[in-house]
Amino acid sequence: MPEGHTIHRYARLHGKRFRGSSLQVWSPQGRFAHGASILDGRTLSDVDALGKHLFYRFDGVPTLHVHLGLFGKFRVHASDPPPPTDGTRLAWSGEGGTLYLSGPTICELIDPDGEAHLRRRIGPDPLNGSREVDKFAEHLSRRTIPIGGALLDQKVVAGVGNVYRAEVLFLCGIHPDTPARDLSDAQIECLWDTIVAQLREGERRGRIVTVDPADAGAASKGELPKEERLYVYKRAGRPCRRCGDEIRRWEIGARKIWACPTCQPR
DNA sequence: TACATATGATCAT
DNA sequence: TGATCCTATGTAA
Repeated sequence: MPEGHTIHRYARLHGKRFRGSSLQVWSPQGRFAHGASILDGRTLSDVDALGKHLFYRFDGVPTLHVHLGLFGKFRVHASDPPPPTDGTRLAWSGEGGTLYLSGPTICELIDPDGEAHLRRRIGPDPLNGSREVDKFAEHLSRRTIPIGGALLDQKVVAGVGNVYRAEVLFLCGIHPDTPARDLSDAQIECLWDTIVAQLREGERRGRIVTVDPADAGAASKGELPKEERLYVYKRAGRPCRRCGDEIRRWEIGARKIWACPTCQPR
């Protein structure tokens, strides 16, 4: 269940593992049988990510476009792969090992037009290396919806999901119900820079950890225990790690949101 | 065995 | 705003 940091990490790791070798491709589940037959025997030339979308490029055939959605999962086996489960939409094996994909929202071949169209409706990607705070600010200025809702809109910023939206609003001290266009320049800048820093860190570690060690409960030197990695996400009723007030939970855009009423005043 | 839940997104109304 | 589609996992019954 991935946000943008996971997707970019997959692009990096899958590229490293499979780029340059020809792949045997099939669809155990059968739902991607046709696409698999087109990719079968081809050589993976590159993998890249945009927000939560992945693009696997092969020589001489259309690009494989994958979006994991809420349920999608990759499993990679360097050697001795177990047999794929019935739900495995796409499987491939090559020199680097075997990859299984199950439960994606999107697994399709996409032509250049389709990809261009897709890219046009995806907003600035905090992991693409350039500082696009201006684009981010421009999108926000045109929205009356709460910032908590705007951060999940992939046209506003690509790659933020429900965990990061709650956490970055906490880190910037912004109430999630604040109308997007009412944010100050300083708040917008804080959000963008925090999103970039957090997604980068998440990509590096392979997990979401937003808590500063100084705010962590146990004086743990290494990895924080699971319960101590986040400030607000799924912590309703528990004390804020900064001020001790009770974390609140409600809904914005049919998704749950959490916030500290003291650290994130209206 | 059943149910609830999950880091997503689209479409109809 | 609500219904719907994807699948796996943990907990309750």
